[in-house]
Amino acid sequence: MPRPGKNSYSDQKPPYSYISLTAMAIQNSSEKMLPLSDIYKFIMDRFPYYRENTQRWQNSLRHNLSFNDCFIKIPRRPDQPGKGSFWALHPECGDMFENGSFLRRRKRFKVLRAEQMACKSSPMMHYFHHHHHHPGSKLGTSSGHHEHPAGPASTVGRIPHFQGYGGITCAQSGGFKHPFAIENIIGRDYKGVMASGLPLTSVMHHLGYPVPPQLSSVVNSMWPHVGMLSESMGGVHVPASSEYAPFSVSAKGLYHNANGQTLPAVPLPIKPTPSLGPIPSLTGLQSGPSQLCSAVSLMEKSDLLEGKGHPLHPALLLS
DNA sequence: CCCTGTTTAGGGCGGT
DNA sequence: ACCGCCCTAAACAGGG
Repeated sequence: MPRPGKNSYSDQKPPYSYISLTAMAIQNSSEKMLPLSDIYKFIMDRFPYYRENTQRWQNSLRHNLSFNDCFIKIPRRPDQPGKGSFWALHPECGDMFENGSFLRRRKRFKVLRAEQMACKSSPMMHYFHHHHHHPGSKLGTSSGHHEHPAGPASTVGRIPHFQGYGGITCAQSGGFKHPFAIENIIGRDYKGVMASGLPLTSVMHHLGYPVPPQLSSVVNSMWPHVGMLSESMGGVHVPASSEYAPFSVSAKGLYHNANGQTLPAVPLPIKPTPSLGPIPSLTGLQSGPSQLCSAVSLMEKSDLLEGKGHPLHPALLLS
């Protein structure tokens, strides 16, 4: 409980996890992607709590960016000076917070190096795949990487390399909704809003493609602290110390642009997508239907690598 | 050197 | 109790 006299809520730890905060920042940006420093800035601007102990929370935040598959790294274009890459939300990281809690997700978003799937039919796909080419072979051989804690062996599973950025399965399976998609925000009512109810809308939305402003307003009502513009956009900004008081805001500023002018950086996400070693029960199914792919994508590399959980838990198979 | 990223490790906590 | 998610610490590599 905040002490009456002093900085009541302002200095309190916001009820959001780093994943939420980061997603908020990204979601709020015009391009739907931000360099690390801007993510920091966004958070510090709006949550006084995070103006302290920066070393600590920023380390945690970076950890989250790397560790969670729901965040993807997008390299800068040569003509875009600056350090580091841009961070964006994975198009398919659906319902992370469908339980309404932004402190704890119901389930993690996991990407498996399944990438292929004939899903490239989606217009969105070439945002990610320049040359979708990927030999159907995929992980067949997989780069070893057993989960044996064999000391130095850790280098085995390396495989940086992009090209693959595994995991973008198409949304056609029908179930996907990204964390801050209107579907998740307005709950069941979204069906009435989404004409076709297709997830593509969400994808476009967070990739910065033009999206009906109404949708944006929903986002705003959901994230009162977010304010309408990130500082990087140089817009009016919400009083940094805004408590958790909701405020109305026209969604106008959010997606105002997105057309030609400022192209997103090279559409070439590069999540190393670990060659999740040979997942025995899985390898045989590789060529399976996208649904399987989708389901599988729910696994998180950490879980797999650490041997937590079961790759093919029944619950994951039914889409 | 500092910033950015990746990775490992361990503790806390809530849900089942 | 166990599992899954979150937080923090810390080592370390690479780049500007």
